[in-house]
Amino acid sequence: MDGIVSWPGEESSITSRPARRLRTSPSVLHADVDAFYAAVEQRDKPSLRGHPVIVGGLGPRGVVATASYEARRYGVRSAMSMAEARARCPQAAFLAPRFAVYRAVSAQIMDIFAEFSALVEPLSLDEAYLDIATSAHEPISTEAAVEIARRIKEKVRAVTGLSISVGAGNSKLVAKIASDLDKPDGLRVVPAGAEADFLAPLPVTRIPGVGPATAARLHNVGVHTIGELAALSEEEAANLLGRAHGRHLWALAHGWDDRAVCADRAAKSVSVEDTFDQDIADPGRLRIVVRAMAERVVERLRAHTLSGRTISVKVRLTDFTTLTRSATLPAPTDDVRVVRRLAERLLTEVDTSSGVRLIGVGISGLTDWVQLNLFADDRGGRPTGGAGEVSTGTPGTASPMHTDPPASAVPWTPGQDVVHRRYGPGWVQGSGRGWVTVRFETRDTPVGPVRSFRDADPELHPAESP
DNA sequence: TCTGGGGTCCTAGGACCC
DNA sequence: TCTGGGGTCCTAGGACCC
Repeated sequence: MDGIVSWPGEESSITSRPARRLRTSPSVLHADVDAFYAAVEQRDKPSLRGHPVIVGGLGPRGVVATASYEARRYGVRSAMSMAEARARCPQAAFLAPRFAVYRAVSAQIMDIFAEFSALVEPLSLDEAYLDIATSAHEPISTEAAVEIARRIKEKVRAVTGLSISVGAGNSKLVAKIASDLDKPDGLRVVPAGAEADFLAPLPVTRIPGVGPATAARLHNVGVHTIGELAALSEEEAANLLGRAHGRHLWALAHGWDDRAVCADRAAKSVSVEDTFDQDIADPGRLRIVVRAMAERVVERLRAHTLSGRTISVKVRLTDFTTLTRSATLPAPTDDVRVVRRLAERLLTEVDTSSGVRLIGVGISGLTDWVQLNLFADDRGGRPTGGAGEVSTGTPGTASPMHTDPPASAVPWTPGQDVVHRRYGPGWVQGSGRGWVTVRFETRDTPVGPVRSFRDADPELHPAESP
């Protein structure tokens, strides 16, 4: 494993922070594709190579997603309105994003990253952290990190035709900043021990998490560089920027960053939103839109076999003020009807008479299973309300999702503990003639929904520890 | 030249419970 | 009759990232 030392400044810290460990070698890599969407378009259409390319929304309210480096020379930037981009660089090719293609290329790139590290944390379609300490038994030398970075760049170029920038350091922060620093086609490894000197002269805005608001507060007190932020006391940083944020940024400014590279981070929310070409004030139309968006978000939720407890509606008014209304159900749901009805109700709680430019519907409080009819009565029969309101009970009325013919019979024993990917833990109430009836809830809980399945349903299996 | 869509994390106040 | 404090959950909003 990587060599490790304890958190510097631990003793002088105002608060009693838990002992932390910092790496002593540049074993964290950050890699991202240069101008990803635009580069894919130039790759696929040779006539675009060497010319400014701008990918983004082409509607009246579109913004730039990615500008090629040729377009950046004209001052075109991500998140800029398309109108401004057109004004700055009228000769550019303006293209709508092709997300299906980008996703496919992204999968190729992530596969390549996986060849170099067992621990890859994707941050977006074109960006990831790699932990290269996991397979090494000794600290990674600067030369070894450079060599790995060089091979990754080579392989990505050979397979996808795209150029990436890679940074390496002893932490996520250093790796990320290093990869940014000599883009495009960059390769920058910060040697062990050189982190503080590397960070100190850079502008604070290089730290991910320092945006316009934070930068303005820091500039107000004369802090412009990372070194100057580090020179504040922890208390000053906390007072200026908020307790958690201030302390976090202050620690980062010292290079004290022990965040682990973490694959498989579970999603916390799912949402969809739409900006209209023209504002809508008609309540009837808004109601139809919010219902359609509820359907879209539930589709996405179900595609990931998730369900959620909190439904949110987001409304952006003509003057750009943004309001949210949310409500939390007693139990997670993935039922369109429930989400649609709630979203509609939440929409009525905001005054939309002045006109709306954007509506969104989101679901959070996610679980990977759904609890049906929380208020089902003791017979496991008719639900009396709540999140699910799904008919349950007798064989033959099982969910349409589970109508596949049984491939093989499984000897279910009444009383057996089982789990279901969607419905969670339960136990077998009875079985026979190709069907098994399950009550979802542990046995100590008196009330729980009952469902029946074909007994070969692959989503239903014995609990891991009976 | 008016400002996308998908997320994450934090804060602050109030409700509620012990 | 009046009083307290801590923990947790919920809601709304804001900053930030790609």
